[in-house]
Amino acid sequence: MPSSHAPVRRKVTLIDIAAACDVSRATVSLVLRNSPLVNRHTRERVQAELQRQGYIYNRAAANLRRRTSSSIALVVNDLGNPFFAEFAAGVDEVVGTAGFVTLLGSTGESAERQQAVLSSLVEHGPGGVILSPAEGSEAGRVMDALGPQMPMLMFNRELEGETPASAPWDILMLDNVRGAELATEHLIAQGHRRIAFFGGHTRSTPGQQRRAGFLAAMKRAKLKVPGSYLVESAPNRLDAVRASAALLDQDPVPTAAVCYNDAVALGLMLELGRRGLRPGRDFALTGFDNIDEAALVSPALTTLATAPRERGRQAARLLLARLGHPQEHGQCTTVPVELVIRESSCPPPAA
Amino acid sequence: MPSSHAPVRRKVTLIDIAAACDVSRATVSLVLRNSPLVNRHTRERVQAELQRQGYIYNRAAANLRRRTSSSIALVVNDLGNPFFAEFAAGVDEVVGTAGFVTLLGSTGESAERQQAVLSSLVEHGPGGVILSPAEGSEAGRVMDALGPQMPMLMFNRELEGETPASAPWDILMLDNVRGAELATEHLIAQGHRRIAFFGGHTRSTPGQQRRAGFLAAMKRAKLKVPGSYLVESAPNRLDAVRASAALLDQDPVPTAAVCYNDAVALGLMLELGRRGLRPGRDFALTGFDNIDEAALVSPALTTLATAPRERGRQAARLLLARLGHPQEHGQCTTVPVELVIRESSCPPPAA
DNA sequence: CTGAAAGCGCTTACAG
DNA sequence: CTGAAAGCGCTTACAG
Repeated sequence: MPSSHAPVRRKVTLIDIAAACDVSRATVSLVLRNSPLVNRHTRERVQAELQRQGYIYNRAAANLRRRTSSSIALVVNDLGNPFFAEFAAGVDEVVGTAGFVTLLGSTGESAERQQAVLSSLVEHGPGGVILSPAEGSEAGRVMDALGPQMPMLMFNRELEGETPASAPWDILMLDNVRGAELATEHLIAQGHRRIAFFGGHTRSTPGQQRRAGFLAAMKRAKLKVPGSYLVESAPNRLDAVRASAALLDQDPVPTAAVCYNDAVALGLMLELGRRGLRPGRDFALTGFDNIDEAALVSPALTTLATAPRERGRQAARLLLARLGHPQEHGQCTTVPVELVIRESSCPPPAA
Repeated sequence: MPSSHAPVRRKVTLIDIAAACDVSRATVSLVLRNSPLVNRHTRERVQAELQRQGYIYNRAAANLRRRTSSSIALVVNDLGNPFFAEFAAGVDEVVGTAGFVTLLGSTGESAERQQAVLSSLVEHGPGGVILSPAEGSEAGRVMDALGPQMPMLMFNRELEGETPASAPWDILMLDNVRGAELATEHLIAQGHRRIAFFGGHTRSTPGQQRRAGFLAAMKRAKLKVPGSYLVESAPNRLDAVRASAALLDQDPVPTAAVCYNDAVALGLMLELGRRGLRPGRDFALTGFDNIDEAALVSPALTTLATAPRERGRQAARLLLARLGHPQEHGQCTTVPVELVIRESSCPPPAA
């Protein structure tokens, strides 16, 4: 709903330029878009005047008249999370290069807030929306906020509830299943038998998929996974430290863990250190994301590279490609992730 | 182009609602803004129809007519840098709460790209601009891009060149001088005498200020600082690792370093470890920023808390406060930073 | 309380 | 090549 916003002082418009050059607004408009219809002399006079008066193009007015858009809405959970910050940087890079502007919104991982953010952003007329859904966000509510026509791309997570067949959206997902399989297979190849899956929430899409990949690889290797070897945590370092006890206070204790992500793995490494266990020597672990720190921490962390900035670029490219073709929605892209082997995934102490 | 099977529905406008309710557009417009002029019965009919047809308010059209803006442009160097990502998160939080939307742009620390980004953003009619200037960006060029009327807030760094008296902007700066003084005084109090300043570029505003604070504190304590104790690096961890040699391959080697920021301090810690020196035991150091990692690394890093997310909120509040008062620009806010003492700033080995 | 009309700054057929 | 005119979706005096 409208609210009162800041007044703007009178700006230079086409009318001012047209009057000063003694031509019509139409001619100035054509000059602005470098139309070949305007003769050289007129064009130069107009351009000089545009410069002189400090004319600033009003893209909103042009968009209104042409019924076009020059913005893309980007809604992420939290820019404080480097994964999303990098993703946003990638999106903005491509969006900007394409001559669009990025409308930013963040949800703080709250479906309620996401609803408000989407409702606000859509009023600004974005050409499309890139959404990294908050946990628990439902397809129906998102559609309510954005309307049935809006080109959309979901990143990283699926919406809950039924997908309306009338208006599917594009999806860009990491291959979480395969990634967790790769990490698990690597630890098995190193000789581990008692391997746990540590961290993340079961209810999130990536959490489910990474667990599924882990369990699939374990099953193929005919290795048992006790229920107590599946330990949940919030997907951040602090909560991982807290949750580490549930992982390590077991008998028999696992010799290795596939961690939900790097943040969680780093938290586990901290707790191992506190207990006098050296990660990469007394305990093997892998992460997911390949954040900068993974290469720099000691021991360096074996992890799965997801290249979030490149994913952002890719998301923007996919959405921009859709802008002219609303009927073609529904494409799902799964991006392979790459195992980066470093020191943390050592063989088991006994081996 | 829409296929004949899936005719694209035209967007619902005030006209559609007015026609369906058999009232004028004006009445619908009044309902949208909860004007008390509309009688209850009419209002309810209109609201039901808005809901039924899935009406989406076109804020761009309203802004055009009212000559208002409902967006704020935010231009940062790089969202991949957690400091700026947190700052952006804080800005967006307040901007969104105020009913505005954030237009995002990033410069990659290039004054050229910044110019292009500003020129593009300004065409979308933001009510104001929050700019964390790229290194080397000049006041004149920024004014060229944004025009003389645009409310602006500079964060973290000053523009180069002469500030036009006609259109000053607000400034929000960290108290870098005092911060570096605090860190230096703390190391001196711990007993250090050979203290270096490590990392960052001399040409950046924060770099100059932090060095100045360091030198001032050293001077007050009557401690000498050889030129070789001032070591430059890019403000990131990787380049700090590279530059560490220049710091540590000296005779006499410093016993402590005030580092430009946390990233640089962490890089130095890595290199110390490689050389068999334990930071926080064999060598003391302090950071700047208090990134999450500072508390979690071992030994925990003494640093200066800048609270970038809160700075983002503050920047947004300052700019929003200015929107109605363009004549009052020119305010400069310097934010105190807080020394957080942790294990890394040990006394010197000899002491 | 409600409607008719003008206008925000632009673009785009359409004439000439 | 250039101009007059209509219109994008909204708001806002002004009348009634």
